[in-house]
Amino acid sequence: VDIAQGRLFAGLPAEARAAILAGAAPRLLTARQMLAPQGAPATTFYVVQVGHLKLSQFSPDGREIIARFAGPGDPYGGIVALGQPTYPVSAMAVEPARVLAWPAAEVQRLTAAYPQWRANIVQEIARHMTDALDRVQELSNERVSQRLARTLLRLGAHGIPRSGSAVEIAHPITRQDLADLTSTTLFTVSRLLSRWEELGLIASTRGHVSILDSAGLRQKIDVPEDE
Amino acid sequence: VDIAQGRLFAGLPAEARAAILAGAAPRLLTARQMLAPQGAPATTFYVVQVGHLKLSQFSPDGREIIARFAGPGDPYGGIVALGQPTYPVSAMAVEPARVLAWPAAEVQRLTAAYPQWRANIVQEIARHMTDALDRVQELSNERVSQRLARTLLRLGAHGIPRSGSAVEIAHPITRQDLADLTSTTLFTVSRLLSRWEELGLIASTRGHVSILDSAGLRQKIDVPEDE
DNA sequence: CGTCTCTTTGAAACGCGTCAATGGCTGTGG
DNA sequence: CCACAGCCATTGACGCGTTTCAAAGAGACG
Repeated sequence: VDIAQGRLFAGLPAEARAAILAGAAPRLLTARQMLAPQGAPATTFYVVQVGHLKLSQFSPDGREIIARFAGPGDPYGGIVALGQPTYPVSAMAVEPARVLAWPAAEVQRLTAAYPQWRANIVQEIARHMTDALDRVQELSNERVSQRLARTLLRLGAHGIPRSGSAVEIAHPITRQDLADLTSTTLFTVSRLLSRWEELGLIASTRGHVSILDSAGLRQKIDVPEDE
Repeated sequence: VDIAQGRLFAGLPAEARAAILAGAAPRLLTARQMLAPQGAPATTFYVVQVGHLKLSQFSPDGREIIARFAGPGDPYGGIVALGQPTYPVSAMAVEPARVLAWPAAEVQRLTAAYPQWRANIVQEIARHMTDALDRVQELSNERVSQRLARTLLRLGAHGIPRSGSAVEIAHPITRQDLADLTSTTLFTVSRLLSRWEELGLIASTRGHVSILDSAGLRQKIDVPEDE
């Protein structure tokens, strides 16, 4: 669980990594604990050490949109480095987790002292921006089955290898979560997963999903759903 | 047409503005001319002086998604200040236009010399990121009529005042453009605009739209479409 | 003045959301 | 340790908003 190896610390000498880590305080989270709500003043920059966070937005009528999941090495609240006043998304632990926390003032000091660290954080934010644009594309042009297949493969890319070529998604995830990730309903997700399970593409238990045939899933992106 | 008054130059002393402007070269565009295609190496930072650019993405199958329109004072290609390698969206002039162009090296030099300028550019980019997230929300939760009303009001906010309380959208815009902005088809847009024109909410001629009753349009956001 | 682009309107099909009802798994408290 | 209460998942039927396809009209440009 060595955060200092992650892409946020790429290109930094060991002494810089040590100095930056020295500015952080660890914080423990229980499952379903809220780390920071969307719209709250952005006072702290976080990096996940253990466990997973769910980063999501809530619409006025209570519907949830999951932006992404953050696992070990992933940052949350990078916008404090850009001087944004509030968090654009909420962060909640989906399982017991441990995060490192840097106060905004500390981030100011450290980014000034280590420009490469600032560049890495900004880089990460830029990636999330292009991700958001890509998502608008997908929402506009693709069917639910295509988006769901894409989402599963994306989650599987950071998953845990199982027997054979199977990969299990690294954190607990419900049908509702998958629906909130792909902008659909849990019913449609359930129907698709049932069908794909019959085809041997995936396997699932309550709160967990494994990908058995990633090549077959990839086809579902190109060829919507015919049968 | 004084760019130096825009929000990109907020908080900068006059001499800094002059120094920054001195680093730019003007460039003229004809209607429908492509300034930079999505995916091309990000070598230049632009600010619109006259006219309007259409910033859009194209999906593999040729469908277009318009991210936004950029008018006088609006930047394009701010990601060069973040060190991103390529443009995430294409920029094309929708009418004859004039832009200022800074080469990447010049941007490096000027942002180092004037940190406030860098902060303004980053600020702008952060806004576009939250915009993209908001758009995902809208695409997921709202009907076409709501999104279209929202889009028209957004465009009208930068429009040209006409007789009475009418506001004309500042640049040429087709039904297809509105469809690409709201992620729908030109047919659905045409139907909605026809109905709203009967209700006296808008007026339109080929390639142009005016908002006559912005309060009435705003209602269409909250109350989808009943009649 | 012809051609091309933009627009309108209708009719039909379809994907997916909504609603309803049921069943299974999990963790907690008696 | 068992049982109950919640949460999560499944499946079917139905309806509705939009897309799709087709065909024709109208304005703009060279």
